[in-house]
Amino acid sequence: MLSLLSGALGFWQTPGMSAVRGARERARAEVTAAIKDEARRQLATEGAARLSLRAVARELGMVSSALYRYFPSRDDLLTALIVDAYDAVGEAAEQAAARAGEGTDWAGRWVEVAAAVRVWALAHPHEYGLIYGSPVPGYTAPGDTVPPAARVASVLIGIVREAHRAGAVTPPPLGDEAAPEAERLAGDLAELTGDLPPAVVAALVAAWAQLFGLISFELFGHFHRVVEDRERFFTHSLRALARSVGLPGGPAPV
Amino acid sequence: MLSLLSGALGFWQTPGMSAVRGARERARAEVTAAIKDEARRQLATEGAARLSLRAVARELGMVSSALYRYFPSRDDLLTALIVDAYDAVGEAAEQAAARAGEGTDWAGRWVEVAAAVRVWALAHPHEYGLIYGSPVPGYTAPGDTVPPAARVASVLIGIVREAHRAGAVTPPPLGDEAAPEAERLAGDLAELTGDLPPAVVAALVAAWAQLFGLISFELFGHFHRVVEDRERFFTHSLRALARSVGLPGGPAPV
DNA sequence: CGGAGGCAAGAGCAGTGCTCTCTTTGTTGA
DNA sequence: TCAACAAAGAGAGCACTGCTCTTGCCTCCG
Repeated sequence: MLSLLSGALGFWQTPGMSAVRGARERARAEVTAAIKDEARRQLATEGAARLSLRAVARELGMVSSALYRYFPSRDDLLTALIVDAYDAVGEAAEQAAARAGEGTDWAGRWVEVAAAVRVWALAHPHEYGLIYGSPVPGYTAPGDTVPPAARVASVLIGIVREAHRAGAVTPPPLGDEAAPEAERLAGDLAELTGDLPPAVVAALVAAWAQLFGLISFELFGHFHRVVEDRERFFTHSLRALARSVGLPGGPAPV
Repeated sequence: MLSLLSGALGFWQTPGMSAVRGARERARAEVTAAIKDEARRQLATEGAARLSLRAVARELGMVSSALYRYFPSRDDLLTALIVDAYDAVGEAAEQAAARAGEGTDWAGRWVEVAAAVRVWALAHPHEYGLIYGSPVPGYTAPGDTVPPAARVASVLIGIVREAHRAGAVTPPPLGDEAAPEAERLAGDLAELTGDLPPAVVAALVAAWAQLFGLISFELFGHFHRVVEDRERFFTHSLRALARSVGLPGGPAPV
């Protein structure tokens, strides 16, 4: 079994973890990582519903009951994978934002971040389904999924804030009906959105949901025999979405 | 068992079915309907992953193996439920469209149809998840889910076509990059979209996906502690979506 | 160095989807 | 009308699942 675990050496998912104390804790961390790795592998090939604790244990050369020393239930293992998935997609978004640099083509950067999320989703369909598909059976998202879940949104908001600071954002129209909720939204999310106008915040939240609507439709097969050039369609739709939150940018800049 | 089935009497899900021929066929139709009803009940309370053939059979007072005379596998039963769900949400949309009448407030009618879809989804969360959430395990959507799946889109498109016929649609901007795919889309969907300009068709497809992005986010809990007045937020977002496809309408008409 | 606790192993329970065989029962053609 | 046929239910059984409990080993810490 140790040979199976060797690949997971040094895989600490909680970076803030204290220094290695004993061989025991070290072994525990390695086994935990190995379980998650194998579970992720099965998740990728079989899907969440067919993820089997016994199969994971079997593959790792241990007995199924031993696995319960590390994860109290199958749902807890799934939750760990969910948190990891949120982190992975969040990191993909952050890296894309870093790659996109700091120019004034905010819409372009926005689209690039979204495209990175889409690429990650296409590469990890089952993990994507785990976090943005239907929630698993009896499961209710525990609190620890909230911070990593906000990472993608955070990146997108950051770009709009930058554009706003440069005075380049034109707030979308906001009716009297929707104004109160938009104000509330802007207030509650102030930590993320700063001084963005309520109309922009409301449009951002909608765009955030709509982004994942586009990705989900593509990934879950609803675009089958409808949209063919999906990448181009996605890029186009996201440019429109960027415009909807008030970012400047013609339909197809060079 | 017959007492359990009595409630399903006259429940023919295929209206074009030929006249009742024999007691045997009649019984078969009733049992099939009873199985689907009970399965739907369990789906609503337990979720798709916990839908159990044995439990359905138990509840109906029959032995599990007998159920295989009606549905060759669990997945087939699920598929039947999926088709029914598509039909149900499609009918909800169509009824909303009929209720909305034929005025010139196309954006208002559009929003009302979308709101009906949302209401249906909130009332049938697990059925919604079945069709717009992550696809079930090994399952690939069979061809017979396509026509019912198009009903919602059909209604939304119909409203835009009506507005277009009245000359009230201003096509959204369309970049050179996206133009070819938009042309292709408009060509392939010509049967549904008629003579709508490619830019409108592309925006429509995106709006279609984005609508379900909004509903999914609300239903799957991503708006938890983010959006509070979800109905108002939804209405506002959908009005913006209507504008994005070219329907006329200020942000908040009286 | 010896107790305590982390850990693996194994058996076992209740449940699952699905298959097979056997019997009953409605339908239908000669 | 009655026998042949086929549809349908019953029951046993297989391989699998998540999960619990008990039993020992073995490492770490005082």
